[in-house]
Amino acid sequence: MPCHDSPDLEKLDLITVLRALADPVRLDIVQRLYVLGEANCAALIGSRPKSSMSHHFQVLRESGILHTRIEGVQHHNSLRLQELEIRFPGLMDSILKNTEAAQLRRQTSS
Amino acid sequence: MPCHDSPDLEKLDLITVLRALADPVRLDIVQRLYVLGEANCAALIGSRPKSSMSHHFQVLRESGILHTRIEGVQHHNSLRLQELEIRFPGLMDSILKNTEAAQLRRQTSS
DNA sequence: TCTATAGTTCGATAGCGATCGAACTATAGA
DNA sequence: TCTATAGTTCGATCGCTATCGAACTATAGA
Repeated sequence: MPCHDSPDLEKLDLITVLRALADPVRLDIVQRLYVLGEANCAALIGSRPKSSMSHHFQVLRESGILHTRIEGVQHHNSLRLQELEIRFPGLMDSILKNTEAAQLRRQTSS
Repeated sequence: MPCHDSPDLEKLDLITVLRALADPVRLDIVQRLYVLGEANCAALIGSRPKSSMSHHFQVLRESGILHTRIEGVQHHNSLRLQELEIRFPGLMDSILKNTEAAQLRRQTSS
């Protein structure tokens, strides 16, 4: 059963999580996932090569930020929001709220 | 007037802030500053060379996380908590709470 | 069985950033 | 004016990581 398993809750490390989030591509993935709920890689790839995206998904997965559910050929990714909330209360909230705000700001400005 | 000026509130960038926090040395500095309120560099340098610490303070300063008030020879550093709270509501809270929790965990375990 | 699709793995490259010693700057105090 | 102190700047090194093409794996469907 090839199901990329995410690390346990207690093993999640703040530095690792912050480092995973501190990348524009990954923060974008996280924000889109928040909006979409669940999505396969293809839906999240813009114009970037698959190998790059696969790398970013791996970083997000190993840091514990997202979970990948494999169904046939497709990999369905979703944020581990409930677990992250337990381990790092308020963290994802503050970051997702900000990316929302940033998006709104982008849409309305100029 | 040699007063390292911190960037304006609106200029603070989430990625930049996250990247600044995603380093063990800097996260430690931030956590200590939170406890101490204000401190000069010397008080925050462990056994590391001054030049390394100066680099980390610069990163924290330029990302907008801390402010440096110069008084004679000493540089007094403090977190820009109120401003960060306005710009990224809840972010520092969640991170500082976690580092506190981590500290407690470290102190009480084994 | 053949093909298309979804995603991973591999290997190479390139750039950024952490680290540190050494030289430098600037202020306080003797 | 001389010295000690506090911190910055410079330059080099080194490791990590983002990026990408190419090859690979595995599943679904014809």
